Amino acid sequence: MTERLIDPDSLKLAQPCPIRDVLDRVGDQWSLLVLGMLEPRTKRFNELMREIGDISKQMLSRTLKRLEQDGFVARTVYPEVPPRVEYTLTDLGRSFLDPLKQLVGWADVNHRAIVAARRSYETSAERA
Amino acid sequence: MTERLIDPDSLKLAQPCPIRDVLDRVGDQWSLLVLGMLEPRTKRFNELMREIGDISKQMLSRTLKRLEQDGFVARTVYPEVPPRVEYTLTDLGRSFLDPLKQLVGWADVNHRAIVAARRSYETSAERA
DNA sequence: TCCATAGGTCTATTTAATAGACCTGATATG
DNA sequence: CATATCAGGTCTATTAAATAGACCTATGGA
Repeated sequence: MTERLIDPDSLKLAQPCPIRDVLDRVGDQWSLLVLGMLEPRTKRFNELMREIGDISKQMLSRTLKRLEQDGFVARTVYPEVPPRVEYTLTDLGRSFLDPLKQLVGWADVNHRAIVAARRSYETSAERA
Repeated sequence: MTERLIDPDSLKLAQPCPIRDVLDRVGDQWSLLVLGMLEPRTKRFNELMREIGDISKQMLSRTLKRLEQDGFVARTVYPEVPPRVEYTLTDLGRSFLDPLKQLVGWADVNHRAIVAARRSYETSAERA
């Protein structure tokens, strides 16, 4: 345990790979899903909750906040009671749909192959 | 809390959206990164560890195992001592690189805009 | 009077990720 | 001969994150 003047990790964190930075954000449990949900039109908080079905309030709230921070989504509050809040894709968010669609298209085409691979792995694992 | 014959959630879990199924797998902290690392050539475990730098052994092990299960990656063990294990992209894994590259390209182009959005959000948050 | 509403936040519990010790067994070193 | 080293992991203990669900707000309606 020797002391050192500069911790190498601090450098890494100070200048992270831009691609990792972006992928870490959108590549979480829910972001891609929410962005997909917002494609057809502006939606409200509870509407997203219902459509996704198995996300917790807190996670939806956090996910939307991050997407807003990163400029993917715009949040509009109407000062009514009960409150009304609408979420819309920004131009940046909309431009992201293009690569996202490629990904979804790939997933759609290759899902069967993946399921097959899982089964094959399971059966071949009966070597234990 | 009434009893019911069928839990609706069980149906949801039994027949998940194929796209969510796939995206949940690749859309975790490390999978995309590992797939990217394997693009140029076959690599060994510790080689991946070193290149990624901030992944734990256990997570790399788990990530590789899932990628193998899902058919993205092939694992070859050479029965030597000390052991040698190589990881290679399968055809399926390689085909996934195409949409992944789109995503990486987008991230590369739009990273600046995202960083700018974060800063703008921070300053505008001085309304508290 | 008191309940319902939309969009959250707060807290307690469950789950996942990290760090790091430990294991293997053939070869190299002292 | 005893010991240290190598790669590729697994196991355990600690720390961080996700979930579930109570709670809050202020207004309009029963």
